[in-house]
Amino acid sequence: MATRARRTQRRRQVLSREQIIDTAIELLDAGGAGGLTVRALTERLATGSGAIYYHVGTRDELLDTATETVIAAALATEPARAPATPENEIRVVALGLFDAIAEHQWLATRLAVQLTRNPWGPVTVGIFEKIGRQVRALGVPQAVWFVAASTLVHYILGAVSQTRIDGYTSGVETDEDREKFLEAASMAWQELDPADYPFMHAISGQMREHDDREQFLAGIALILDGITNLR
Amino acid sequence: MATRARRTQRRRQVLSREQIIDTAIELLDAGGAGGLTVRALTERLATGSGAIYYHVGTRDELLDTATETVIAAALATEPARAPATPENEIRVVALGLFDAIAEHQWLATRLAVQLTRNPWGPVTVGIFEKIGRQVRALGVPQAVWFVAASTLVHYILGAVSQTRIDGYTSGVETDEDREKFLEAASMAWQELDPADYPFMHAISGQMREHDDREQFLAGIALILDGITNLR
DNA sequence: ACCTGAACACCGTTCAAGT
DNA sequence: ACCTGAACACCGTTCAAGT
Repeated sequence: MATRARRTQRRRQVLSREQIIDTAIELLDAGGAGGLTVRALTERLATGSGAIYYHVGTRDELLDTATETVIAAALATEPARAPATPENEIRVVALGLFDAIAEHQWLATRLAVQLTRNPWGPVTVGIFEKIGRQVRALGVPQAVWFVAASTLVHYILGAVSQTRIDGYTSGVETDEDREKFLEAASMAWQELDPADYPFMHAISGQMREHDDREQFLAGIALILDGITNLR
Repeated sequence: MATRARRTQRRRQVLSREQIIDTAIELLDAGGAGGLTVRALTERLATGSGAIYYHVGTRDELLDTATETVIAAALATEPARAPATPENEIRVVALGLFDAIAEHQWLATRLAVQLTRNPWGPVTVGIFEKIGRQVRALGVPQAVWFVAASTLVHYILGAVSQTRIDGYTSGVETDEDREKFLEAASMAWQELDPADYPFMHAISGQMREHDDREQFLAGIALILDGITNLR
């Protein structure tokens, strides 16, 4: 029963690393990357700026940590409804990331920043490992594991970074907003000079009736098909 | 011969929009995104900050413009060595972007930022149009043009963003640096607990003998294969 | 060990004023 | 029309000092 205050440790610690990270994510969700300032953090947590640096380091390091936290959570959730084929598992991972970005819009940009700066950091490694295992389960020869996995990962990260929900207003997205956005994009395409942009013009119609999620999965299916052809 | 100073226009204009953009790109190449400050620009151009805003607007807008300029140049160059099959044309576009990022390292991050904020801006449209035409030339049915093109574009942008050359020191990259980097990454993988990261562990060997460019093209080949299977 | 908060250096942007 | 540059508001980070 030595559980009583060991030594005369003053035990004033009232601020935790986790608490700071959670608050940071809240600020990011509410105001994007610009919403996370050291001052906003200290205000919300009723503390001084030094405390932040003591617990989590630089603002940039905090941003890294926040990203890793959210991604790890996204990779950890396992719905496991559909039969557990490798193809389905890959889809689950991909959609998990997709949804994480829909929920935390700042992730799209920050993910890109982070991958550029440190391509083989914990984020990529985590995603790569999850995808890679399923690639192996697909039964393709070991010699092509790397190409197969990296093509999938690159596609997923590329697609997911470019899937924006609502950039500026940084709030909840209504279906109306979304429709207006697609409408506007589709119209912008049609206004392009058909002589200069024949292709864009030709497919502008497919824009209005286009579902991001569905399109995203169609791309994965296409790549999976290419992979199994490697066998 | 009305070429003589028309009217008594004072003609003090000595600073051009183009000049500012070029200098901005120089600063970016030399010091990354952090190297482009309004103050550094005014110093190099021997002018006041107001002049910058007058010609190119906000720092953020200048960054957009610089990106568009570099990307447009990358898409414009046509080597045209190999026979002009659609597959080869797609490879040329992809490698053009790859090389542009190798030359202007800040592009990787900025591209991602820009695509997230405005997914259907001039940059994406330009790339999409170029890729799309070749997809059409591939002879796949119109119904799948969009999936085919967007899968390629997403892969290319994802892969190219994650291909880093040398992030921090922001200088020229020596082969030695590169080898050290790959060596370090490969070793980091092997140090991962094989129980937690069996896949990464299994392919860590392929890392050392891996050529970014080759790998990039292998991914494209894989996707092209998937696309032609749609026929 | 944990935290405070004033101080510092450095940002982007504006705008009255000049030519 | 084109440009100057002081002024402003707002950053991230440090660090001596407190408990």
